[in-house]
Amino acid sequence: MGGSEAAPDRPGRPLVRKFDQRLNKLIATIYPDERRRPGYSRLAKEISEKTGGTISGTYLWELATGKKRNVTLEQLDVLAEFFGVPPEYFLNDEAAERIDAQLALAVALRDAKVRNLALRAEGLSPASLDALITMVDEARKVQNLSPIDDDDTGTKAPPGGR
Amino acid sequence: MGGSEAAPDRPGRPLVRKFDQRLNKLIATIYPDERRRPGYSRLAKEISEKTGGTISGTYLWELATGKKRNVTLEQLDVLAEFFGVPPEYFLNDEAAERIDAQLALAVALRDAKVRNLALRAEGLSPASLDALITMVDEARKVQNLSPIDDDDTGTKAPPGGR
DNA sequence: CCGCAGCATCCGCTGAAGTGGACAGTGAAC
DNA sequence: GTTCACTGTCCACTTCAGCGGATGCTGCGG
Repeated sequence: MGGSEAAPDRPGRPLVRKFDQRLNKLIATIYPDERRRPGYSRLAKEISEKTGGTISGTYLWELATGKKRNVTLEQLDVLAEFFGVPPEYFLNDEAAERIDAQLALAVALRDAKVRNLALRAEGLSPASLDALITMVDEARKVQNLSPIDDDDTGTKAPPGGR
Repeated sequence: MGGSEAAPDRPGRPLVRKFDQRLNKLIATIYPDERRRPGYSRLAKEISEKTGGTISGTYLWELATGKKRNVTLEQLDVLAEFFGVPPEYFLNDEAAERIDAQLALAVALRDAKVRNLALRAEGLSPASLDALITMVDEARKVQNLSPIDDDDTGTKAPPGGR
């Protein structure tokens, strides 16, 4: 694979220049596990279901790969709402970095709480654990996370702080 | 003729809802004198010349009157650059209010004599400044200028303002 | 082995973003 | 009065944001 990407011609205003990077970063932040990351079509469907707006898998791909960049405000709003960031994330560099930090922190906190939850769950009766598992699954649905099939394979989340 | 069009037609995402108001406010801020304000065509030409981007007078009118609202990022950038505001101005309410205050000050300071006055006023005692403010208000009355409600920085401006 | 399911990628189309030019109205200079 | 420069408003047109659907590929269960 001759890795050298063709010099990406980056015409247009500076605002639009980094759109693909931002979008990919958001996707990677929400789905840290690359194997379980849904494809663009599925992702588009989840976005539509959660936000009530419409977006197509094809268009998501075009945005993520940089083939299209000049989004309209309506789509920007849909994307921002789904990923849980203010729309300025896509516009301003400083805002993007700051929000990135918040996102990373939120993910880290989530992990810590998950560990905490696991510690506290130890010793509960199987019936109680089953009830909790059901509740967690419902919560995952609400937060548009991929459902966990059976038992966790033990793949730990990479602590690589990036 | 009797058809009173109050323009209650406001569909779409919340992001896009107030675009016309924001744009009109910006124009009114940059050109405070209504009589000397250039038309949309001329304004469009100035925008194109200053920012290097392209925008048409017709489109400006459509945006200002609310006939079109779903702008693309490229146009958003052009408008923001011309009016001297960050693009978030069109997206976020708080940012808009905050920037409005700065903008009014900047426009006031565009007048060299006003700037001079402000420089000289620095360091005066609050009592002296109050006296000067009263005098300026009286002068405004004499010259039939719209009165300034109150000038406090930091707190948000009263909503529903026009 | 074969289907099936999901993936990235592309192609062609619809509709809306965005433009150019025409029209009528207004106030100032003549 | 007429003319001019300018305006707001509209409409026909071009361009591209955005979408549906077809393609070939890979992995998985039968």
